Amino acid sequence: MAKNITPRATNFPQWYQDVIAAGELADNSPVRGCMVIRPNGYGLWESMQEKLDRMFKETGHVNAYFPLLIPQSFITKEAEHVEGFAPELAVVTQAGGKELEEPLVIRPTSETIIGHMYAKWIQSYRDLPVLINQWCNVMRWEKRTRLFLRTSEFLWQEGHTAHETYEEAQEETLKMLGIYKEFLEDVCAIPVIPGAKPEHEKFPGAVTTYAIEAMMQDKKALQAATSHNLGQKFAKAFEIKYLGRDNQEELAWTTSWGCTTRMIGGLIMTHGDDDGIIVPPRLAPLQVVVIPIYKTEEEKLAVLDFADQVALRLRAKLSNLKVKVDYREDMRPADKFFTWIQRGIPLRVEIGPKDVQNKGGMLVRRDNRQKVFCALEGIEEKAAEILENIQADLFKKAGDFMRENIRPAETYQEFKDILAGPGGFILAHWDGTKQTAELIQSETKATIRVVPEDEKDKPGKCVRTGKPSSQRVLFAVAY
RNA sequence: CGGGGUGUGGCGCAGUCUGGCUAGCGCACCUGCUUUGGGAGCAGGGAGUCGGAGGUUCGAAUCCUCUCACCCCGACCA
Repeated sequence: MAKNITPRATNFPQWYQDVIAAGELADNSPVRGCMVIRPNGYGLWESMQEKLDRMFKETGHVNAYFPLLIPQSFITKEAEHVEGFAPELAVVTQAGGKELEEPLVIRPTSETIIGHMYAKWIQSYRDLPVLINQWCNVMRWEKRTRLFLRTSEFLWQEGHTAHETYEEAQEETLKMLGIYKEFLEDVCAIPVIPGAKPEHEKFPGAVTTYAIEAMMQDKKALQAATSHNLGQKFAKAFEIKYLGRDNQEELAWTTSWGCTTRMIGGLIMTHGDDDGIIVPPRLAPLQVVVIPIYKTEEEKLAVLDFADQVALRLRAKLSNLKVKVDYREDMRPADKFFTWIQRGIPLRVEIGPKDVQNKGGMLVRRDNRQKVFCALEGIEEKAAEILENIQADLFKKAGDFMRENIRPAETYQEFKDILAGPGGFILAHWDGTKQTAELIQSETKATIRVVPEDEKDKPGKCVRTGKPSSQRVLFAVAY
């Protein structure tokens, strides 16, 4: 057992922090609420970026960059937007030793400045759609922060698109939600539930907000990504107008969508075990680590030579960077095992004198510790197969866990019993009012996460008020 | 912002109530030897002025005042 990680059952939040420290994923910075993302953590982010970026580009999006600082007046142009973000803005009031004429806001998100630029760039329906994404940092001065899950500054991508019609914008909004779902499930092996957010949980300035929700091992919900149909609200505020096919001036329809470094927190809390993080193979920057084991100088020569042969084969199959041989001489094998375990590397190959003799290596899975001996010949195929199995098993395990912990509640007593007992997600009817949602939240801490697509047209009676309800919604205690 | 808590080598803590001698302990770190297939052992060594400022006192980690920071629980949020 890990000696530097509190078991999940003992204290889940402490476990989470310990896993981050043990895996050297991130550290607190001297600046309140900000984190330093260490190479092991940043590697995960780079990998997420790489996969997502590809998916964005394959769907026609391009990258650009907009500035960090936004004129304060921009934020105030859209009424809901300013109301939503004002409390958490960091503002620059001085620069170059002088008080600024107009304070500059450090972007909490970039709808406003991008809207401003789009207004300039878009003149005609021929300029549409505009499909731009940017990878950047944003700042929201949160009261309470937790590494990866909620930090004052975080990294993310924000896509901003402008379209000719509502339908196109809506299609884009749902397409991107689908891409997030695909990414989370296929790459991160994190099962998610997509759906629309209720009115009162929308992004400030959105017509409709969609999100995907994941279940952590403590059965709390984590919003993993969001996609907003902004209607014409920002177009109106920033005068993004175009001359239509009918020679009439019209407002564009815009969307925005984003996901953040929070996903790393989700990854930890979905797959991690008491020994630390487990990185799904498709996401892992490093998939296989080869550990040579020897005592004598003679053994060392033979073992290292053989380990290199193994690595050569693995690299040919998995690519150079996905395989590492741990040559360090000042560390004993057991110590190496643990450090790689705590970094969540999916597969370990142990090469000792016995293995050299038997012309093979011992493959050890990170997720379930299964060990299997494999001959040098074909070891790369076997490794690739195991990696895919790990990927599938992680997803299945997380999916089973989530499904087992989604329960319907007909009565409020049932609702409360579930939260007090097993916990998890609850499907229940809701009368659609903010008042009722807030009542339920204050009484149980549970919030409406999303309205799942296949639950939105199910009439019934509100679990709290008994009033008519047109939909079942997903409730959970959330991060 | 409300409630609670904590600040002592890199990390975790003891010492504070009841002021006193060179401020201890575990882990980590460095050196050497032995070890090496699931977190090693022995020996030696380096490193702190006790969050900060002020005060009381012959004498302060310890008492008093102010202040800062961090953590946990709420409210706010990706």
